Amino acid sequence: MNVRDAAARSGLPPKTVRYYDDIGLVVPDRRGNGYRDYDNRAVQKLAFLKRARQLGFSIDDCRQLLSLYEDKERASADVKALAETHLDEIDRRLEELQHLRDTLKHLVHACRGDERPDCPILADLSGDK
Amino acid sequence: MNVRDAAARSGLPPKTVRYYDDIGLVVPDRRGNGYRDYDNRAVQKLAFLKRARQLGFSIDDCRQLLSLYEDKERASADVKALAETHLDEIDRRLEELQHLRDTLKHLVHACRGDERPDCPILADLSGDK
DNA sequence: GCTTGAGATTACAGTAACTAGAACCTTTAT
DNA sequence: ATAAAGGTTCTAGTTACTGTAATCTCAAGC
Repeated sequence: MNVRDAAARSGLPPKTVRYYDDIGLVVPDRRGNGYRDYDNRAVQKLAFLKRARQLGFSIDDCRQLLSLYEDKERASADVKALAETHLDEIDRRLEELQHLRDTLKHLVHACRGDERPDCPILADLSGDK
Repeated sequence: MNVRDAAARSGLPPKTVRYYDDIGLVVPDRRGNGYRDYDNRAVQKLAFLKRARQLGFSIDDCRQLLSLYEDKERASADVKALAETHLDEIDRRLEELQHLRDTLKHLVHACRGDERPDCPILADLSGDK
């Protein structure tokens, strides 16, 4: 099937599907006219990638996951290790983001937001203690 | 003062300070030999940028904040609006990230992680319901 | 006065993961 | 026959820097 259909079925934009071909993630067959030709297996892989990317795995992670996915002999321990590393990373980002939000929320609440130029947000940003 | 000192005092890497000059965020004077020459005002602005970037404001946001910061007549309402928009954005990202973490955590727990190839993480990623 | 090393300059390339656009080719429908 | 739709490749743009290289300037030691 053509790239547009493969894209539609996998839920990815066609541009992205071509990109995944370019970087060697999912390389389809080519027809006589040079058109990409995706089979169901390839579409499955694309859908797999979509889910993995949504879960925040990097393209490099995806490359590993994909080879584990393809490898019938893979140990689930390998996959679990990859996911756990990723989970730690997410927890770290989550904490940072929460801290950031608290700080900003505090500042927004402290700011009157009227016409006068006095503004605790700018005061804080300027390093004023 | 030279770029290295300005960088040290603002807490930014010298590369970043030069970059902020390139994109016109903080443009220092130049000496006869072409060296950048930062005064205290410029260092203040750099420190301001460091804080704002840490709080997750984009460079474009920073450009606005900087002009509000410079503008003695600015209304604190403008700043507050910018910060509030940003806060909403952070809340959105926070929710996404939490959802993502829950999903992944669930998967990691469901995965035995032994030598057998059965792996719920891959099963989930493949769209298997 | 000369050399050496530190620190300054610029410009180019690379990062992550695409997205947009242009120029051109193939297929399908009228 | 032709026009629209959809395919191809290539280049450049995005964000916010970072790394590297070639070159230049400055201060210190011999």
